Amino acid sequence: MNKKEIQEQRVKGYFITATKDLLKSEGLKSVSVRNIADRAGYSFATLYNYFKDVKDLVFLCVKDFREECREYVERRTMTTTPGNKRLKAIILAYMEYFIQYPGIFDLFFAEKLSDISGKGDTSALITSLLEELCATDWDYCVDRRMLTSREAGLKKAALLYGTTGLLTLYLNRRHPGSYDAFLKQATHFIDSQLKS
Amino acid sequence: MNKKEIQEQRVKGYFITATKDLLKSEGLKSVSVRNIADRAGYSFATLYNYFKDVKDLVFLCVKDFREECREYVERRTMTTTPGNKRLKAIILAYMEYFIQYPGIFDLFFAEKLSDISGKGDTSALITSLLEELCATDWDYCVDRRMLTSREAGLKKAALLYGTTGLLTLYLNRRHPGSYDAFLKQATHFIDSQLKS
DNA sequence: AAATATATTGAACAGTGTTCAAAATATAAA
DNA sequence: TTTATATTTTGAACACTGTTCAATATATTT
Repeated sequence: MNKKEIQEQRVKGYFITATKDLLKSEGLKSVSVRNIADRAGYSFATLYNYFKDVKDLVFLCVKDFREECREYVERRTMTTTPGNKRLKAIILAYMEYFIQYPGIFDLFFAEKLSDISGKGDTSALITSLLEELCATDWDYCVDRRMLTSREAGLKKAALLYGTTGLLTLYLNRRHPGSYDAFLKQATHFIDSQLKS
Repeated sequence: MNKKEIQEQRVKGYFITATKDLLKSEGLKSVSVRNIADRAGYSFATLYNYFKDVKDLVFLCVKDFREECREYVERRTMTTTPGNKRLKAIILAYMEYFIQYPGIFDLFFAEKLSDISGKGDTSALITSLLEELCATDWDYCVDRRMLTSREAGLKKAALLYGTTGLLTLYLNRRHPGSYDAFLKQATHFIDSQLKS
């Protein structure tokens, strides 16, 4: 029973790793049952002994990527001055991560979760990431009376919507037209939202 | 030559109408070459005598939908008081349109344009729509010294990013969880961006 | 070594976009 | 009107997609 479970988790891991690699390198459009199975070293039919769907498998990657993004952002902002300065750094690093892996952005924000069970969980996992990353610094600002709890809530929401929109427009519509222009827009937006 | 062109435009129109109907009723996922051709009353192969791709055909719909959305918003905000009040009404009506036709939002903001020629044109068409709808009222505000040209530019951008993000999160991630909550968030966001 | 249980697999089905040569239709010339 | 030519329409075919299932191969137990 235990031996079996270990082996099962191992094979599952092979498929998950293959999917994650494929998603990072080739993007969501290249994630197909046969491509995943080829990379994992199994037949495409084997996949269905470990996952009920390909969607089921793909959305298992969300948890891993969420953690990876969290670590990516944290490592880059640990030593930054708390408060507004660090909030800005966190949001920029967060966007940087998705710019680096557009396939993960597609998975997180564009791909339809259809009507599969556990959909709510996955959605909440995604939408709560930025909030979680910023939580400490919002509290810091509120504690020092730099803004009220209500103001923090408004800014928090505005920054979530704005960054999602910025990334959507840049990654899917090339707006703005260059990465430099994008970074400029992102900086201006964050600054305008954080100020007073 | 002229007679031929008229007939060609007519058949093209059949395919475009079929695609638009399908997109509005069933959504982008149901837009397939065979579904379109069935609705248009032709074989799927005929489509390729009038359009080089299915993407080519689909993105021809963007122009029509852009105009439809423009009219939808204008008709609902013509009689509103100019300035901040009408800006808010315009942005809300703009979002309302996409809530009504999620397939059109997918087409406008989620679907990849790949590397097809004319992509830049289509992208600009999409990203300039909200700006065009709001132009008169931003000018109104700047003319009356309610805000500087620079401030208007910042708010303009923030509202474009925010509405795109709000729609992405609500339509793809059900965040917030209900339409009422979404409308509340949208209103709060717009108010917070427009105020001085 | 034989019997049983488990894991892996390819064939098959219905769907996708696209190409191409054959068939149907419309136009031109006799 | 009949024949010849040009144009439009079309289904078969190919390569891909996700998914199911019975057959095969492997591992475990007797």
